[in-house]
Amino acid sequence: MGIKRKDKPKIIIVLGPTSSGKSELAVKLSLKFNGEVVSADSRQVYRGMDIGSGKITPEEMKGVPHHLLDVASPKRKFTVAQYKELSQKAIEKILKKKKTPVVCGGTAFYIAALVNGIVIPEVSPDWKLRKELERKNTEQLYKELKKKDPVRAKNIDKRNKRRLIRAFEIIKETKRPVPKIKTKPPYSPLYLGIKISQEELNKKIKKRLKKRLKLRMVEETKRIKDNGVSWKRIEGFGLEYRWTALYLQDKINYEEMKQGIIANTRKLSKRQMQWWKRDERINWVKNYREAEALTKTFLWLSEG
RNA sequence: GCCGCGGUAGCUCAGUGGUAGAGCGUCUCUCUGAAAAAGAGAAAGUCGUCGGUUCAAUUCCGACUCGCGGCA
Repeated sequence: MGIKRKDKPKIIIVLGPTSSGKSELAVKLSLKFNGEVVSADSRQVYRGMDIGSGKITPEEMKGVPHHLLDVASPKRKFTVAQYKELSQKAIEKILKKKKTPVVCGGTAFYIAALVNGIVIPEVSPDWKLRKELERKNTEQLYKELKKKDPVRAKNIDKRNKRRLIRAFEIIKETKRPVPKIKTKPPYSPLYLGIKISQEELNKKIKKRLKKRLKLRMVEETKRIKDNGVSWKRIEGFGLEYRWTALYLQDKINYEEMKQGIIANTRKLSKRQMQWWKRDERINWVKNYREAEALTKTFLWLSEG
C-alpha cells in the first residue's frame, strides 16, 4: 500500500555483554536474512589483535562478510568519530547490494554514535593540548570552563578531567562553545540484546580465557610488542592485553594474570549492561529462535 | 604442653583510651573524536568471647577460644 517514500533503511543490531555469544548470533542471522556484519568493537578494529579481542575467525564467519575489523594499526589511536564514518560507509555499501546490515558488538558508545547518529564535534584530538591541560587539577579546569562555556559547564561531569579537557579542545579549535549534542538516527533499527545471567556469563568468561590461552594469546601480545607497540600502549588496550603485558614484563605471575583478566572482564560486562539496561528499544532474546522471529517480523511484516 | 604472632567491612589489612578507616569487591549512576577508556555516589563492621582497670575500652590488663609459626 502506498508508495515507498524515504523510509529509513532497516538495520539489525546485535548487542550484549562481552562473552555472551554475539558474533555467532550475528552470523546466523546474516545467513538467514541475507546480511553482512558490521562490527562495533573498539579493539577488534586493530590489526594483529585477534585472540585477545575475541575476533571472529574466517571459518566462523561462514562466508558472511564482516566489516570494521582490522581497519587500524594498533600503533595509532582509533576513535569513535573514525568508527562512525567508516561504519556508515560500510552500511551504505551493504544496502546498495540490497543486503541487510547487522551491526554487532559490545562497544556501546560506538553503536550509539552510529545508530543514534550522535553528531560529534569536528575537532580531532590535540594531544599536545591534552598533555598540557592534564597538569592542571579538575577544580581549576572546571572554574575556567564555567567562564568560557557556562552552558557546557552546567551539565559536564565536573570531576572528570578527560571530559573537561575535551571541552577546552573544542572551544580552542572552534572558538565557540561546545555545541549541544544532537542525534539524527539515520536508520530504522531493530535492537537485539543477548539475555544471559551473570552466573552463566562468569562461566563463559572462564572457559573463554582457557581457550584463548591455548590459542597462544600471550604470544600474540608478545608479537604486538615486537612489532613496535610500547608496553604502555598495550596496557592501555585493557583486559587480555593489559594483563598479558604485565605478565610478559614479569610484573605479575601467571595466576595473577588469569585472575586479573577474569575480574576485569566481569567488570566490563557489568559496565556494558549498565549502558543498555534502561534502553527500552532493546529486545532481550535468550536464543537464536527468538532473535529470528523478531527479525522476521521486523524485516517482512513491517514492509506494510 | 610451652613461647611468639595474629583474630577490625564480603576479602586484604591500617588505626586510636573518647564506640572506627583504606584498597579491592558489591550496589546505584554519568557518559559530546581515549569508551576494554574516564568519572560520581551509596550500602556495609555488637573492632574473636567473657571479665577487670577507668568517667570512658576496639585500644590497657587477665582468662578463654580460634588460626599461624617455633620449641619440646
